Amino acid sequence: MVQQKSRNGASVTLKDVAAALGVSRTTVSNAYNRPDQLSDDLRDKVIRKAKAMGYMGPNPVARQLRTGRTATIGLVFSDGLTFAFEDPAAIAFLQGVAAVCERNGTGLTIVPAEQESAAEIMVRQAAVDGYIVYCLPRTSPIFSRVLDTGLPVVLADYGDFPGIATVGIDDRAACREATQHLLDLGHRRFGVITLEFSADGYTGPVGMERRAGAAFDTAEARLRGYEDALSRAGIALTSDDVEERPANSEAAGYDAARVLLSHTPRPTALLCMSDRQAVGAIHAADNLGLKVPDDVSIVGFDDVPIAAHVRPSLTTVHQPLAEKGQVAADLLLAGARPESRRLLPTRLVVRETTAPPA
Amino acid sequence: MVQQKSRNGASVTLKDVAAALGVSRTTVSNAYNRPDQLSDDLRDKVIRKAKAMGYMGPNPVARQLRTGRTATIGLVFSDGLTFAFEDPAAIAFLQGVAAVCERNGTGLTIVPAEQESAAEIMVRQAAVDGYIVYCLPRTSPIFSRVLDTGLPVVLADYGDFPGIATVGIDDRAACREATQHLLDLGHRRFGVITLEFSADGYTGPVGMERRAGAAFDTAEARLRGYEDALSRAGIALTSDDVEERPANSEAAGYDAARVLLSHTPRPTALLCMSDRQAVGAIHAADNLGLKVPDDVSIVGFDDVPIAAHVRPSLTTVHQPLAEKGQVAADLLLAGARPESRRLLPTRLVVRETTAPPA
DNA sequence: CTACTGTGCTTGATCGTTCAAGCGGGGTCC
DNA sequence: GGACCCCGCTTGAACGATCAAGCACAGTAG
Repeated sequence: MVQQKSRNGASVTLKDVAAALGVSRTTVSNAYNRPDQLSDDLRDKVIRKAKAMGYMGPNPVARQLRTGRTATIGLVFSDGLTFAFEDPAAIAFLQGVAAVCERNGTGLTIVPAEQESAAEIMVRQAAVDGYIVYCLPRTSPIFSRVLDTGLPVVLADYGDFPGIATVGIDDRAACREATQHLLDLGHRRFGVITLEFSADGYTGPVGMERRAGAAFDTAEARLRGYEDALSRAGIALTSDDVEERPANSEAAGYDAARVLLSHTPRPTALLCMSDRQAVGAIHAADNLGLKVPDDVSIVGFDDVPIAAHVRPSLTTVHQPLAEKGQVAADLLLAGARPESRRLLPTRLVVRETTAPPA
Repeated sequence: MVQQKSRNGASVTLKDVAAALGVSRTTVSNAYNRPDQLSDDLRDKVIRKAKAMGYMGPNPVARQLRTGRTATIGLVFSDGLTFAFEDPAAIAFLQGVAAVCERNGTGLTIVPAEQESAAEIMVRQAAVDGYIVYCLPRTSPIFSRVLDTGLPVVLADYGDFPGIATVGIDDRAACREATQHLLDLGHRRFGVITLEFSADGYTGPVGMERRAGAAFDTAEARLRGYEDALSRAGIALTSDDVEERPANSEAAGYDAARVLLSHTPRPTALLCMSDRQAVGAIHAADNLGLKVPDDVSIVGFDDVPIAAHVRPSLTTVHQPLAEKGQVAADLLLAGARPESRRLLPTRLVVRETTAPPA
């Protein structure tokens, strides 16, 4: 009952228990870790005595030092933990990672990368066996800090990254397919709402110079996918047709949609890089007195739960978010061999927000 | 560039760097941790040499062992990480905890308590300086395991727990206020949708025997709050008036509301223990052809973002979720003195789902 | 010239485990 | 009866850092 651990500095250790019983430390250690190595009687006696003395089992840190394994992985999250946790896509990913960790008896340490200085320190001081990096801009110093640790790393949602294990989806192909769907319906005038290309809070149209130095691979890959399909149909996007918003939120989508839908001639279809933005776009259309999908078709990305719930329900690109987290964790636990790169399947889910133009 | 760490077991240590430079280990250590203790020249030389040798800085585990601090706290999450991460209330809490950790340079290790066996192991092996326990049933073995570690612990959303630091809200008073609001509007027939009393998946009406062994304090406290106000108005709830659902989800609320609203005489007001359940209840009413709030008034709990967004917008009890996480983390970092118990303020937010009965 | 202070670095011990090797004794095999 | 093995336990040495004490040397003071 009485616990001495980290009270007054006089914590009970394995050695104390061993001494009290007149056995060796290894025996006490084995009582916990290798029950088959000693007789049942002795084991019972050890455990009982340990409990009585307030010994709480082998100190994890000491074990970690000796064995060289922490049985814990680190998850480095995009800048803005606050945002990450409101982003259903990020949460689904986290869920997937956590599920694997739990199944595997592995701990999960979260490294929020909101303040870069804090994050750099944390990466230095975190006791983990490897890292999963999610949605961190390539330009972030934390990125190189993580690589510098020399620990196994898995990148999620990065394009190709030579020499590092990655998991992701074929963003470009997925967006090509979504765009083709709209083309097939007969659309010819498009607007695009994008996620951020770089973590600088930029808001506005996206031109070539903006795209050149992209720190987030997904935005660029998806935009290319849209363009692939459009250019095959002989349609070109100008920078004014593409509105970037730094936040993955309904408000951002709402705002961007209002800009795009005020152009003349008005686009008949909006391509959005996230469902939340798409939902915002639906509201914007509504607010402008435009019917979805009759006046304007809208396509999202992710297929988070809200996509099916919103009215009208959202046509979107489904991606296996939780599975992405699972695969990332699995790859890492398997050692994150640099040549491992997994592309997960996506599929277009056609619902109510797309229809032929009026 | 070449990293030796945890490759082929031949990792570069502080000692190696010291030897290569002909200085002592302490000097190398100081180069990283106490730059003012050595001349700038030497420091530069050390750091440069370390880098060249592939030394990545002091090993966190060894430091933790020596210093006795891990600079990491553990967060034990309700059974079902999967559920926890879809629960906006839980996420807001997590956000608050994470924010404090980041500000403080403290790591955050998540211990999902879905599979009890796995969680028990994780608690044993996790290297943390203390625990925050959120929404774990009192009856869970993990609960006692956490207390057994002898580390500082803060409980969130537990009633009074003698000898342990706690943070929470006055659930009972909050629910009293919510109920009084409905009474003031003139309601006399009530239905209640509750969160789980025990983690056994029970679904159905809540009688005395069910309440007696409650493992979750919040459900019982809130139900008492409802009853406080009702009994003062001379109204008694029967067990059929109270529907328990194990999940905090819209589906659960929908389902429970359908049961309650099919009673005769039909209740004119539903009290829900979460906003998500309340939103489900709105849909159920809708589906039964009942107008909210004209035919039935609905009150939620939490005031998560969706409460303001749903149509009609939800009257609910606001509780400071993120702040609860912050306070929990602050208390823990301050040592979790057993006598610390913080009650955060709640307030009733009246929106569109409550009105006088028809 | 002695005494004291401070700077910059080193030494030896220590944190609490686990691991590889070893050892006594009883059993088995031939 | 000797060789061998296995069981149950012990011993000594890591794991990679930090810390308290100490030491050499220089500067300053009286």
